[in-house]
Amino acid sequence: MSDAQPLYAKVKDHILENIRSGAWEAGRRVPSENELVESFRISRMTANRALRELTSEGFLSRVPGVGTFVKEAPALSSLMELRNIAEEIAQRGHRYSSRLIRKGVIDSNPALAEEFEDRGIKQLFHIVIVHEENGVPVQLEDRHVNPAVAPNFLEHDFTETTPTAVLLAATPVDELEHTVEATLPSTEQQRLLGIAALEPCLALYRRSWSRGKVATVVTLTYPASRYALYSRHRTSARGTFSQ
Amino acid sequence: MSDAQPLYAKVKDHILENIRSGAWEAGRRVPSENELVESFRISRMTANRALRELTSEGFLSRVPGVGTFVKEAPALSSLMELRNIAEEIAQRGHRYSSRLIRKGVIDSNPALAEEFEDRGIKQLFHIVIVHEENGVPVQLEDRHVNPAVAPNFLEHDFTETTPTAVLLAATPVDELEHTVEATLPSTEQQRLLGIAALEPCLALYRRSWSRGKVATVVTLTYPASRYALYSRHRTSARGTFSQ
DNA sequence: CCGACTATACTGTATATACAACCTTATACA
DNA sequence: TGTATAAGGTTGTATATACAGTATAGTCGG
Repeated sequence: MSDAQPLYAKVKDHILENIRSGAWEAGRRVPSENELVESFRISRMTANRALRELTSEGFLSRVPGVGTFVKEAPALSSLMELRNIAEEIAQRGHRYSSRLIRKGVIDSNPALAEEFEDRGIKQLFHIVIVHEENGVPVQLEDRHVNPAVAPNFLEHDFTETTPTAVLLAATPVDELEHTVEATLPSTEQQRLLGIAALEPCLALYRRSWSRGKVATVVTLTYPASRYALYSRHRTSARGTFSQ
Repeated sequence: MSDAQPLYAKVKDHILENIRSGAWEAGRRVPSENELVESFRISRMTANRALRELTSEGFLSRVPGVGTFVKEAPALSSLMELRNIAEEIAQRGHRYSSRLIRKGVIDSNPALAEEFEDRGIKQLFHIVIVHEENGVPVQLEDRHVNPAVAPNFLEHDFTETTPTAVLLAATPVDELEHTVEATLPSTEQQRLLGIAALEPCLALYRRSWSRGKVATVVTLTYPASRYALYSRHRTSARGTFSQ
């Protein structure tokens, strides 16, 4: 199944799997390039590429003459957490409900292929859901999913579990990209969210990566009157602040 | 001076220099690996490494069989970092300027005392600044500062250094709170930002703590047509997502 | 016992070479 | 005219090899 994968990627996956599972804790020494050469039967340059990329991605740190080590987990900012809106609402003691507007398979196009960083992608899963808090629409979810990452995605009916929960259960998340914009709603968005034309909305655009591939691209639209995005977190002493 | 630099780094610098200076605009084709081999007298693997790293860093995009191209640089502001907008604009190769609208000491009131978590606070510093990119207003900054944390704050004129830079230099940041909302601008905001009444804006509200005290409270207002907030980061490999 | 030297292991960089996959363009052919 | 084919350029991957720089452990000599 994973035969199409290049060798250096297999080595990266192997190491990441050990880090993710907790088998290799932070600070632990990982196999040297020459050890990987032996165990994977690859050339040193290939092992070097795997370790070098994992280092630039922040998972490992290397010391010439000594070895390669698992790095400490970086602090995560919380506005950027992947939160499940159903639990968020339940946490406030309110009633969660949802309306499934669209659910199916669509053909790709160049713009979508670009978003998914996969020019060869043919089809995508597409769902549109309105999330409601005490019966009032609070979030419009428009999501595309990469079938290669979550092939069983469409088998769920999303009345009980949210797409976020389904995806989190199915795949690890390696990387997140968020863009927040202010927009005025389209007529369809007005209708689905039950808001006036002049009510500004927050559009939260999110891409998430899993094992190097874009797993899902989602746009979450919030009516400004009913939602704001919030985060609070302690800053790690080591400067995460760029000047 | 640049003798200690490895070859692939020199190639990267050369390309970045051309992108930063604007000589190579977005979409323009950059030299192929073989062209770099000739012009720099290096091996193809070295050229490949330079281009590959710049691609993974987001500066280039590559298409097999076609070529390598300069990627679009979106006008995005980082969401969760404390970034200095002046440097952010400079990084895009644009000209930063600012207009100081208000600067002075104001008396506290119950609402402000609440925000600063200090019922006894008497006076606050208050500044309003319009930040401009190539002469166009892109951010309205309305900031209150706790005099107990930064007593010399008002001594700066903020034409050269931004308030963010002044505060970062003066005090450590222990904790951050962010709220993002979509709003329609007030008439004064319309005037200061030079936008229409119907243009939605992003309002980023931020409080920051230093040594247990609220140091500053700031509302940054961005016209939607000119800015989006952006963040991208790797998640800790050890699965710390809240459901 | 201490210091200098050596051997060894590890990462960092650079090259030459090879083959595969992909895209575009030109050419030949029906 | 339209289609198939070939050629050439481009990126993507993989290997074998080489040398430099760094850290550590051990050995030898004083």
